[in-house]
Amino acid sequence: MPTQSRRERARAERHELILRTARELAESIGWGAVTTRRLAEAIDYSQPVLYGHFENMNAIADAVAIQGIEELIAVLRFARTSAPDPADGLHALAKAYLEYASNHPAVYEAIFVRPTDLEFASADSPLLLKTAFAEFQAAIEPFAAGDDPETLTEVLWSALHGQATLAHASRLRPEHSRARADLLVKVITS
Amino acid sequence: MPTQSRRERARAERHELILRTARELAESIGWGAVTTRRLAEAIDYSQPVLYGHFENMNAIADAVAIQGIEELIAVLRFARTSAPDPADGLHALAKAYLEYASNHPAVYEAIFVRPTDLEFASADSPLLLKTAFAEFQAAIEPFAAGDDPETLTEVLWSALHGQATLAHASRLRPEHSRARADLLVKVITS
DNA sequence: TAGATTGTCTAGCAGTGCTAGAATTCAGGA
DNA sequence: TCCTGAATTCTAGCACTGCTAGACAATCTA
Repeated sequence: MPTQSRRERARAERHELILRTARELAESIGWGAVTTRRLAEAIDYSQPVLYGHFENMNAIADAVAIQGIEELIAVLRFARTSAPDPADGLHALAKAYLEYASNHPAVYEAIFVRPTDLEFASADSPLLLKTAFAEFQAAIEPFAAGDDPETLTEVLWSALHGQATLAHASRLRPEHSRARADLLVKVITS
Repeated sequence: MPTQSRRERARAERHELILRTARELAESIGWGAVTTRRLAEAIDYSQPVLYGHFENMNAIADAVAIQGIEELIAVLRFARTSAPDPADGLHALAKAYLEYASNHPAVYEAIFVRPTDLEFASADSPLLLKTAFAEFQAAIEPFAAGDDPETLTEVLWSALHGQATLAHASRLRPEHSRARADLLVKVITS
């Protein structure tokens, strides 16, 4: 049945088109302005088509978030494992995290800021979140000393998340971004 | 002119009623569900009345945010200055901040999370934000050692903000809230 | 080619923020 | 006490939102 598979292929392509377009739109005009009508217009179909692929608008943002967290995990892992020693590894991981958030603010928002119940309800995403968390923990474990590694991981992740979101909201001095990351790593490792 | 002042008094009272009701609604059903119709219904007036007091719905949330940051400043100052020494002061400030965020999540969201341009555009609020920032800086300055105090303040505030928001989004283990605050203060002061 | 299935669109619902203009209330003067 | 003008409040409506039912068109099967 080549027909059936051709159809399925076309359908899968459109699925990706929706996600790619939603992501581009969000990065350029913000999630608040990504409406079903605008998104449908951008992919050159009518709105109901979107609902043939996703349950609702939120599910589209959730799917973008899942793509994003997969990217983020790869970025963190590469940064950490490419470093010559644990201290550099933690440093590289922190910088990579903040850079990803800064370079893909809409995706970061979809993953960690936008209200969504998918992250904990679905079958795949909790595993992804755990994997991302494990990257943080692997990077910081060498510096845990007598402290609970998991708690220290939460402290590190929260601190980076805070820097990412406040910087994006223009509430931190933009030219001191690197200094903040450096200082955070310093106080944690010393 | 007792008539004029009576009118003005009634108007000021309704102004406060709007703010109080918006805050209560937001805390109980979330900002997303605080609509002009619902808010107008709650204060027993029609929607256009709201626009006689505030420019738009966002301005109402902004006004709640300003009330909130004034409260928060008082809370932080009390926590810091009531402590017997700087270390306890920093500890108390951190806990007070996280407690406020946890006890008034909608107000905290209005201040630090909701998209708003008021915080930096208006005449009053930047001063309030600076005052709040000064509280953090006063608490952490004794521990700055050779580091830039302002950068360290940003690191501290970001770390607490991250813990507050991720905890509210149920992304951190709720029973370890205190341990995270303790550990953060520990790594910063040691 | 006829019929069934699949895919897509048009048109519409209830909700949103916000506003113009009608209706009402009220204060002050004759 | 009644009238007039001003201040206040409401009704009704706009353009937008997410989402969907049902009509229509294209495609595959027999």
